[in-house]
This record gives sequence, structure tokens and C-alpha cells, in this order.
Amino acid sequence: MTSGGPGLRSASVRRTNLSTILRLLHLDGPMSRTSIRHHTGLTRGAVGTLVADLEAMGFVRETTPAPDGTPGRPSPIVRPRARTNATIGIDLMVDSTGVVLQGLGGAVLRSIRRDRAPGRLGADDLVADAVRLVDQVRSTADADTRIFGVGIAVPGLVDRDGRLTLAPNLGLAEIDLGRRFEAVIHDLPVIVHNEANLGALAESRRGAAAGRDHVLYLSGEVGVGGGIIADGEPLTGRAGFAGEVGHVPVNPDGLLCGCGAVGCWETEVGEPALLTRAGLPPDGGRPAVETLLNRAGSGDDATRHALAAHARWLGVGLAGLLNVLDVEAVVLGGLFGRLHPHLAEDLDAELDRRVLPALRDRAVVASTLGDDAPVIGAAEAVWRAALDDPVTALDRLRSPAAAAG
Amino acid sequence: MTSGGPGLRSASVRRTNLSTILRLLHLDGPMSRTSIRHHTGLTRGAVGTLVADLEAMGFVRETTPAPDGTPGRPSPIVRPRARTNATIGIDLMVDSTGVVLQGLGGAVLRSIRRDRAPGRLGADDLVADAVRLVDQVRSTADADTRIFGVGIAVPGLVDRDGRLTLAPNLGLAEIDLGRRFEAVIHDLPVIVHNEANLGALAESRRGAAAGRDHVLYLSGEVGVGGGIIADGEPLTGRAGFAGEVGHVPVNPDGLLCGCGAVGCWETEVGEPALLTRAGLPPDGGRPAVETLLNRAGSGDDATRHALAAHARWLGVGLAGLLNVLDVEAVVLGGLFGRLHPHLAEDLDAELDRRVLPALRDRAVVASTLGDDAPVIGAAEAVWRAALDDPVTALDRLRSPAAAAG
DNA sequence: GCATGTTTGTATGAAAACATTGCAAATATT
DNA sequence: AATATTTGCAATGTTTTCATACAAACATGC
Repeated sequence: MTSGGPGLRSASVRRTNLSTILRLLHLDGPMSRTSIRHHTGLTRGAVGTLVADLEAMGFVRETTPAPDGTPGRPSPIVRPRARTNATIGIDLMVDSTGVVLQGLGGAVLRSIRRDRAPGRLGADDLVADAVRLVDQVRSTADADTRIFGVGIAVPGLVDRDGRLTLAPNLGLAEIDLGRRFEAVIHDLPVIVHNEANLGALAESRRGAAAGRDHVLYLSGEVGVGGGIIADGEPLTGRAGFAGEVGHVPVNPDGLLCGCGAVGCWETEVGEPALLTRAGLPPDGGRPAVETLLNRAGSGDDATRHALAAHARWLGVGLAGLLNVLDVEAVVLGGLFGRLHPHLAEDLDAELDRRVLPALRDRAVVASTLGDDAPVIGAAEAVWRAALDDPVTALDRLRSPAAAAG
Repeated sequence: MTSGGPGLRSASVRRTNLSTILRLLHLDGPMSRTSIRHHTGLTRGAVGTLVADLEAMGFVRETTPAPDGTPGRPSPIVRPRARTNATIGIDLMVDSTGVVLQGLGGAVLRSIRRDRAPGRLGADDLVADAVRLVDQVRSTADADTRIFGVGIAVPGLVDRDGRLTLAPNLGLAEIDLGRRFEAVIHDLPVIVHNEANLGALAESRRGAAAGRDHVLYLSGEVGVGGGIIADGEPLTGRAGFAGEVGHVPVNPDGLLCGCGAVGCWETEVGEPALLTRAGLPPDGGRPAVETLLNRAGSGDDATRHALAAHARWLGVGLAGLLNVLDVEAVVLGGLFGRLHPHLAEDLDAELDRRVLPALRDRAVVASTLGDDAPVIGAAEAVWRAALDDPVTALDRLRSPAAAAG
């Protein structure tokens, strides 16, 4: 509606600079004060007082560098204090719940995953189960560890306010999941996002696409989701639903999709489609996929043909996305990541056929974070919010009363 | 590669605030100082000196408001000085060249379009022809009009540095179009972008999607292009090629596309496909389209069926884009805009079938700027760059020597 | 026509933050 | 041990905004 951001007050300069430096340390790791100067363009004096502030707030610690042979007085190394500053990520997968504790700087301090009974729980049980794991993780943290919030990855449509519109694989719909969690974890801010969007965030920050600013992450399970990083930031769309690549039409004469349409990409590259092609039960789940991968490894012809067909359909949809988004890296997560070694060749061939020549210079790689990409992304998303204004984030932790704002 | 922006110096606060206010006036039109205060959150004193600065620089003029019946001292209206501050937009269409002079605030001060001989010119002639029109426009501007730059819209792939990689419909490839123009228009900065991206910018600022932050613009001519506005800003992609929606695969068993692939969206919804469906010569161009529209208006059955089929294919591709991008408005430009009244119903039906329910709340509208969307977008793109830092933009104009930076 | 209330612009002083400058500290080299 | 280099630290100056007080411009009511 209205254009132009808020005006910049004199006082916000400090906040912005503190945020800039802390984010730099979080993403690029420990570095000397001089390195900070070169990244930010600030003067020695300014960096000095800013780092001193961050140290006083407990965000960083300065250490003397090991001699490296260069002349001149050595510049102290500024290190993010991972153990004293952390966020929590939760991943509500279809058959398991994962929780991580991620320190400032990105290190995963603790990681738990617990299988859930295949029978579908209600929302209450789902939340209670996850909160138990959160408590378990919090109990192992140091006594002085400050936790800045909880991020939750959900396989479903989540709007910008954290309301879960639809999550068929969890059997949920129209639930304000953020509020549910906040009601139980009353002392921490909670954010909820789609798992593919968070997977994209994680892989672009810590994983296979680290440092890339234009990334497409594909999450292939029963459903197919996508997360887009554009100019280094998650692409949310109007309501937060962007990235539903599973429902791009690729085959007008294709199969009926769960969404009601015909020929969605998901019907061709989802897990059931793969298993069907390979002559395995479509709902065979993870074990069936393992069987398939084993057969592929041992050179089974039928399986290889099935994978080749799968690769072609993967290429059809992916080519369209590459032409539209012009990303520099595609990260294959979930099922796609496991399949990648077996279909990379056919996939690349299909892409060479369908992607415009100018857009062909891309990297399609398997996820390096694997199934943990969404959880790590959830924790990372909390950092993204907190590091936007570390001062008030810290203030809010100290006086939760002010969190009403 | 590196993360985190530059550090904020005390002096850059002023620049940021000047930029914020000027952009506000450019996009939202004249407003009182008080209104500026409400938009920016700045105090009376700050707004006062900032506006005084802008006035001294010749960007704005203050006028006394007409009495409106409210008590209290009236707040002066701050008006962008359109006639003293302008940008130039150029549009190199397939068969014509358009040039506009756009004042600060968005008003189109002058607009020329000249048909070009259908025979393809070389790059040199194309540039020379356009520059003649630019000179014509410049000569009609006031003597004290400052022109902040020239933006050029091209139907083709343009990278971030203004190099034209491929423009099949102009018969050009691998040309540094920006440099060519700069060599002739030596006194002005030049930027080059894809016409669909600029059309999207124009429609999201001044046209059918004014004020919307998430917009997809479709440019339908012989080729099909797209421009995406995400979070209010153009989505460029890694190299600036994002938005090539014409080559999204929609029909694996379809026709061979000019790009070498099979079943691109363009083969189903491009002008030739439409004309073929309606039993007209595929290369009939604009006159054939007029014939088709006339027949549709008079209720010709075959034509209506052709349009219905066209609408369905339009819906197939558009549904995929909506699911991926979650935009709030789709603006149909070029051919699509002219067709819209005749196929809106069938298109909406197809979208309802294929777009996820949560994403269905969108507006598909015809362009209001029509064929001028890309030219206006080109001028608007220059403003976008100049208003990012009006002070240095002005300094550069005054001392072109500094433009070397 | 005048007093009153309301809203706003202007002017002055204070506070915050960074840049600049000079000097001391810590390293490598000769 | 002396020199060159790079850096941290402290003091001073500049810039910008905020807070406050006062004057100006409008409407209303008597």
C-alpha cells in the first residue's frame, strides 16, 4: 500500500551496525576486527566500540590471534559465542519430529530426532510431543545459554502469521500452530514456516549452496515442495505460500493429483510415482525407496529405466523453474537428494534440452544437510529475525513483559 | 559471496532519509509535510530540514494548500517537480521504437512512437534511430529540465550489466547494448533491461497493479515473456534473466519451440498458436489479431472455440506460476491484454481448477498501460536507481567527470 | 471583530554516533 | 636493537536527529 520504509533516526544507526556485524559473524564465522572493517567500511574506532558493545551484551568474545607471519600489531579475532546464544529448530515431519539447538555462528549444539507412530496424532499431541523434545534439548544447554526463539518447519502451507492453512500429510488444516506452541513454550517467540522454504534457507546458509544468493531447494517426499532464495533472502510471496512447485502442471494428460488438478509435477516425481514406475508398492515409504536404491546400485535394468523416466520428469519441471527463476544453484533435498547420484546424468540431459542456453550455467547438487535441512533452517530463521535487531531481541528475552508489542 | 551490507555512517542517514522522502513523493504523489511525517515517523524538525534540502536541490516545490476546513496551521504540500526532473525511457519493439519523457512523480511529459520498417536493422541503425527520437524528446523539454538517465526496454535476454545476450525478434545477439547507447548519449547514464521485467515494474507502480507488492506481468507477443515483482522489487535472478516464462514446459507432447525444446508454454499461447487455432495465418501479425478480435466480437463460433482453447492453455501455465510465486495480481500485457475480455471466463475456470485453494485469491487483470508499459517501466527503472541516492545522482549530472566511478 | 483552541512550522539546545587525528602497542624485518 | 608496519585507543570535531519551547496560521464561538 504505502511505499518507502520508515525514516532513519540517528539512534538506529547503532542498531543497524550492531546487526550488520553480528550477522556477518553468524554467517561468515569468526574474523578479526580488521576483517570486519573491510566488510563494513567502518573505521577502527567505530568497530572497536561496536564490538565492545557486543561483548558486553554477551554475543561475542575476543581472542588473541595465533601469529601468522604478517607484520604489524595483530587484530583480535571476534568470535560469536555459540554456547551462550542459541536458537531452537523443530521439524514436524510426517513420521518423526526433529529438534536442534543451533548456536550463534551456525554450529549445531544438539540434535534429536524421534520417530512418531505412523498413526496420525491430533494437533495437541503433536505439539506436546515436540515440546517434550524441546525441553529435553533445553535441559542439556548450558545454564547461561540464552535461547532467542523457536522456529518450526511444517510440511504444509503456512501463512505469514504462522497459521497452518493446510498440511495434508500431517492431517492438519486451518490451525494456528504458532499460537499453539506459544501457549506451551510461553517464554520464547515462535515462528512457523513451510519446511521447503526453511530447507532452502538452511542450504543457502550452511549447506550445499552456502554463500549463494539465488537458490532453489526441492523437497521431495510424498509431496513435492520448493523453497526459493532470491537475492539472498527467502521468497515468501504475498501470503507466504510461494514455492508450491509440486503443483506446477507438467502433463495435461497426466494423473489426478491430491489437490484436485490433473498432471501436477508431484504426480510424476513424488515418491508414489517413483515406486510405481519401479514396480514397487506406491505407499511403500522409506523401506521401499531403500529397496529401489539397492536395486539401482546392483544394476537392475527395470529400476534403471524407472529412474531414467523419473529423471526426465524431474527435468521437465525443473527446467521450467530454472527458466522462470534464474537461480545459480538447485539443491535436491529429501528423496531427490538420495536419488541424485542415480539420475544426475539423465536429469542434466533433460535440462540441457529444455533450459534456455543463457540460463544453463547452473549447479544441481544434492543436499548436504540431508533430512536435517528443514530443522536447521527453522533455527536459522529465528536467527534471521533476531539478528535483524539483536539489541531488542535481547531486551525481550530479559523482560518478556515487553514481548506484548 | 560476502554477507551483510555496508556499515552505516552518520552521514548516510541523511542520504537515506532524503531518498525515502523523495521516493515516497515519486510513488504516492504530492503530500503535506505532515503526511510525510506519518509515513516516515520522522519529527517535524527533521522533515522540515529534509524538505528544505530537497527544495534547494530542485527536486520539490512547496505550495500552500487549499483550505480544507480542518483547524490548525495548514501544512505545506510538497510536490515533486516533474518538469525540472525527468528520465527517458526507450522501448525497442519488434516493429516500432517508443520513447517517453517521464517526470519525477510519474507523469509522462512526452511520448513518441515511430514504426520501423519490418526489415531488420542492424544494431547500429537501431541505436541511431532510437537516439534520433531521444534527441527529439530532449529538445522539447524545458531548458532547466535535468534528465537523470535513459532506460531501455528490449525484447530479449539482458544480463545485469546491460549486455544483450539474445533478442531473436530483433535479430540481435551478444551485443553490449548499454555501451552502444552510452557511446552516443555520452552525457547520461544508461540502463538496459528486459521489456517484460520493465512492464512489470511499470504496472506495479503506475498501472493495473499500482501499489501491489507481489505482481506477475505477462507480455504476450510472438514470444511470451514475464516480469516478476516480489516484495515490491523486480525479481532479477542470478544474471538478470529471471522471468522467462515462455519456456516453461506445459505440454511434453507438444510442438517444437524456437528455443529447441518441445512443448514450451510459448508454443501454446504465443501469437502464432492463437492464429493457427483460429484458422488464420500464424504470421499474420497485428492485422490478423484484429480480424480475430472482430470475429470474436461478432460471435463467430470457431473463433470462440479457438479462444477457449487458448484460455485453457493460458490457464495451465499461469496456474503453475501462481503456485510457485504466490502473487496478488497478474497483469496481462501485450496480446494477452487485448484478448483478456474474450477469454477471462475460461481462464478463471482453468485457474480455479489448477491453482491451490489457498493461492486462489488473486486478481487477473488486463494491462492499463497497454503497449506503453515497457517504455514507462524503462523510465521508471531509471528513477528507481536515481532515487536510491538522489544526492549523488544529482552530483553526477552536474559533474559528469565523476561518472567514471 | 476578538478571544480561544488546534495544528503546524521554526529555532534552540542536547544527545548519539561515527570520522578524524595523534599516539602507544604489538608484530616482523633487518 | 632499531625500523617499518599495522593496529588499538583516546580525544576532538562533525553530522544528524530528537526534545522542547515558541510563534504562526487556521477554525470556531461569542
